[in-house]
Amino acid sequence: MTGKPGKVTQREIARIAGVSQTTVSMVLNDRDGSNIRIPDATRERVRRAIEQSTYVADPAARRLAGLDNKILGVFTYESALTPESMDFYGPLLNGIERAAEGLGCDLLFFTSSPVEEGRRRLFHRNTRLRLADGCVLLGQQMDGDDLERLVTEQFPFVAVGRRDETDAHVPYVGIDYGALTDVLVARAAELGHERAVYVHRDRDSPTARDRLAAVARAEGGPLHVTPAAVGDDLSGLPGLIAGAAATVVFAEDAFLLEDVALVLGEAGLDLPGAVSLAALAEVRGHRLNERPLSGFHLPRQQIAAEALALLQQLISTPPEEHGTVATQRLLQGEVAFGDTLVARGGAR
Amino acid sequence: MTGKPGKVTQREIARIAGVSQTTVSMVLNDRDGSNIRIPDATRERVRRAIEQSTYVADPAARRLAGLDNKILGVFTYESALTPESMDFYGPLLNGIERAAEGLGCDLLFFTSSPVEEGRRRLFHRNTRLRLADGCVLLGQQMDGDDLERLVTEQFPFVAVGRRDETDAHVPYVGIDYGALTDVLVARAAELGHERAVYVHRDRDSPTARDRLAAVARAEGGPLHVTPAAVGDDLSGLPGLIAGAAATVVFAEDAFLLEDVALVLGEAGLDLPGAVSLAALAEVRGHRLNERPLSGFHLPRQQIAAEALALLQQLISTPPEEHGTVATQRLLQGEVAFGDTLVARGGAR
DNA sequence: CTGAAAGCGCTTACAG
DNA sequence: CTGAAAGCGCTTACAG
Repeated sequence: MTGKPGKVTQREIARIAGVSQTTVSMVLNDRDGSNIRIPDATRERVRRAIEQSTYVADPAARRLAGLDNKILGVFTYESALTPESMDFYGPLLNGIERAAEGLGCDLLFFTSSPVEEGRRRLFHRNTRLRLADGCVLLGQQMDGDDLERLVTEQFPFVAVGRRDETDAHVPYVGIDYGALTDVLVARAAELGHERAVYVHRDRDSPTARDRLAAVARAEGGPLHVTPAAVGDDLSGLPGLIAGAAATVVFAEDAFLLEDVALVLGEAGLDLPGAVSLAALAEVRGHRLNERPLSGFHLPRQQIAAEALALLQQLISTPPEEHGTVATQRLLQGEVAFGDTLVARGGAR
Repeated sequence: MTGKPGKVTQREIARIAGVSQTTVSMVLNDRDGSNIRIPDATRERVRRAIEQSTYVADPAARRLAGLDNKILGVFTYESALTPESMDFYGPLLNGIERAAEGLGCDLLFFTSSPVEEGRRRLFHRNTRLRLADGCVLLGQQMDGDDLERLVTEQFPFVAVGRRDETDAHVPYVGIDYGALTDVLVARAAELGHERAVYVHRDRDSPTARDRLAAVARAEGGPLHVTPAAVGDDLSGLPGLIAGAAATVVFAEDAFLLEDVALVLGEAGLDLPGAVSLAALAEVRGHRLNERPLSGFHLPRQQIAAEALALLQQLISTPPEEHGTVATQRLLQGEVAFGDTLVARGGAR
């Protein structure tokens, strides 16, 4: 088909070096066990033949014969390289690239996966998934069936972001939002606040649940937090906050927090004097009237690196020993105190 | 090695459907020629067996048997996904991703290539290059030997950016810097300028030569341009400009132009009143005292798309007919008039 | 120490 | 219309 005229094979090398093709393979793969012992002379002869040719092993054949390919798959549920998605994917991809370099692996991006309902499908007629030794999955929303199928087929993979939607045991590397939320809540309490509202989108994801759980945990403490699920219309918010006598608003993410600030500002509230604001998510790059938002800083590059490391571990560990490795890892982020969570009644 | 227990093969499907493995392959690949005619009934039976299983063809085996893989390689001479490189690579990668989606191809990034002297090496012991149907090469500086070897081995590839360092016929998609430079020079002449200096790094690349050639062409026209090769120390520049009685400075790229502006500003020159400034390169994202720079806008996304299209064409055209396809393509960029190239003597 | 053989999963002539 | 066979380039038991 492609007609590979310039292609040199092991057989050719074997002919030149005057040995069998098997021996060439042995030399190439440094097979030097107890049964096989290749004298340095032969070894040298083969080496030289290879150097003088343009031989490179055919990765397809290697793979077919059962070896690792040193290829890691990267599957993103949305396009990863658009300017808009760079905000989220950029640091992750950067981390993945670096980690792959370190591991000596190439990266296969499954850009061909057909898009359905705005999401790519992992499994399809012509998926090249199997060409990779394993795969990292990225995306805000993942498909539960995909995850289950990967587990049943025992294909090594790691999800970026906490996943426990499924019964299946999904390996992942995520962020401990619960712990971060606890710290931020405690901080608000320290600053004298007693009542807060947590504005969220009522999404059904593991991290959303983590945040809600942390908010619920606050119940017993000095700061009482009322969760409030909202849609696109935030006009009821000022009333709700007044009703709850809240002096702090937490929002699910920085974008939502910005929308909230807009509405509260229009309602004539002094921000953050009368009402402090904080996001329970990454706030890098977000500001409120020049002030850095209070919220979290997430080690996205590190997550990516950790995910690849875990994937590599899964690949090189025989399935029966998978119990040995910690396949669900939560990384600790950092609280960004910022300038929008201030002391209660603080005019500033 | 990886132990693929969940793996379904054509043989398995054949067993279920009660046909031969050959027939399964035929059905899968829609082989429906003159000699082979598979009745709809059999076809249906096979289809159903496939649907009910989790069968997906093994890409390694397909490839080994000589078929396309629908995998396009992406080789960058530097890391592509770092925050710094995003400026240059971002739009290109975005274009590549979109084009690959359109072509139904996956993308293999050769992140494993060992780095030598700050550049990745394309050919090495374990290159997975051959797994791809073809490859796009990106980077400011490419290795001539790499290019020649790709040509001799008849491996389909396309360079992004003009390449004519080698004797070998290198397929590329680039920008017509010469034409753009001509336009910008003409524009400066229109604005009344008669003498200009072209500040460059004296690099030996095709595009550098294109710009120099265009500058030389200006000789006969109303605007006389003196080329000036510079190193890191630009302190001689004000004197040089005064000596040449120049009222315009062209620079090789926007970064260099910024450095030039700094030096001239410190020398007390009014910019752009006394001296107009323009870059013979992309100026998007660059400003001089709030003013958009004069220079070019390059259709980077389009270049990427065009490069992939060309690559696909090369892959699907038998080598003997390669003469038929235009393998060296220059795209027209756009002159960004900006606000730093102003009328001669213009105070503004 | 080294080679002939089987096999990985697929495709494509080639015979029925 | 359909199957048995060869072959893609490699690796790894298995015999010498």
